[in-house]
Amino acid sequence: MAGHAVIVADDHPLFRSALRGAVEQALPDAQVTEADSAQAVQAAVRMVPDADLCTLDLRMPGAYGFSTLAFLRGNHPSLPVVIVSAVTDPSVIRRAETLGAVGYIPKSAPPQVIAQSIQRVLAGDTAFPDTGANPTLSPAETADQALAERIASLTPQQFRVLTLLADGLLNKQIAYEMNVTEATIKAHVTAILRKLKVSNRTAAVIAARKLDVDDTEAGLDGAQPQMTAP
DNA sequence: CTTGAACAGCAGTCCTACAA
DNA sequence: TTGTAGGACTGCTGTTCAAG
Repeated sequence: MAGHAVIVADDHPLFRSALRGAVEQALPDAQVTEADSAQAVQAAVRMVPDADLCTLDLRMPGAYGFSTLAFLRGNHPSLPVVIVSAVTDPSVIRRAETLGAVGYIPKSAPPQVIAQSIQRVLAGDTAFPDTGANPTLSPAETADQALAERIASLTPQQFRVLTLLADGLLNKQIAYEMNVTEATIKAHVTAILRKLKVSNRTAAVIAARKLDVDDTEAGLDGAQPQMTAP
């Protein structure tokens, strides 16, 4: 069997390198592709269309929380995505699970645990820290899912426009960033508004940011879920 | 799906004229 | 001098349609 292909997405070079090490520990034959932004993730997925796994940081340039996860679920449904984040709030972990991630690894987890989680996911299992039983979805989680489905329906170009829109860029600036004309951006924005079921760009930005993760949710204090080795 | 062009509507800015 | 109303202009946004 050929080696595994893994996409490691994290904007922090040091942690990306550590994560790469953990992946190579779990899969010595792995071919690792690194990405440091939401845009780079898109490029990586295009470059390695048959990747076996993607580890995804929630906070990267061009990414608003779970928006990249939602996009990947919609455009690359066969690619398993494991969220790797400093945020350890149980509600965030549950959101990741609800939105289609196959695993969630706190950055505080030791390399062996990260490696074991990766192996579990590649074996077809899931790898989430124990957050306690909570079988029913809250209304907020149901709304999250509906929003994620809409974002998942966006094309790659539309998703890119949405992320730049969320950064506060004007159509002209987005056009410059993407190397197309302003008219093209307008057409994309119209399509985005239609798919997200909103009436203007401000509402679209608000919608995109609903999938963001609040910094205060980073579990630096209080009870943290325990990542247990199988 | 992506891109571009044409068009209409809206909001903000600038300038001018006029009254208090 | 100051404040305000009105018009022209400009920039931005959003829609629609057509072509590749």
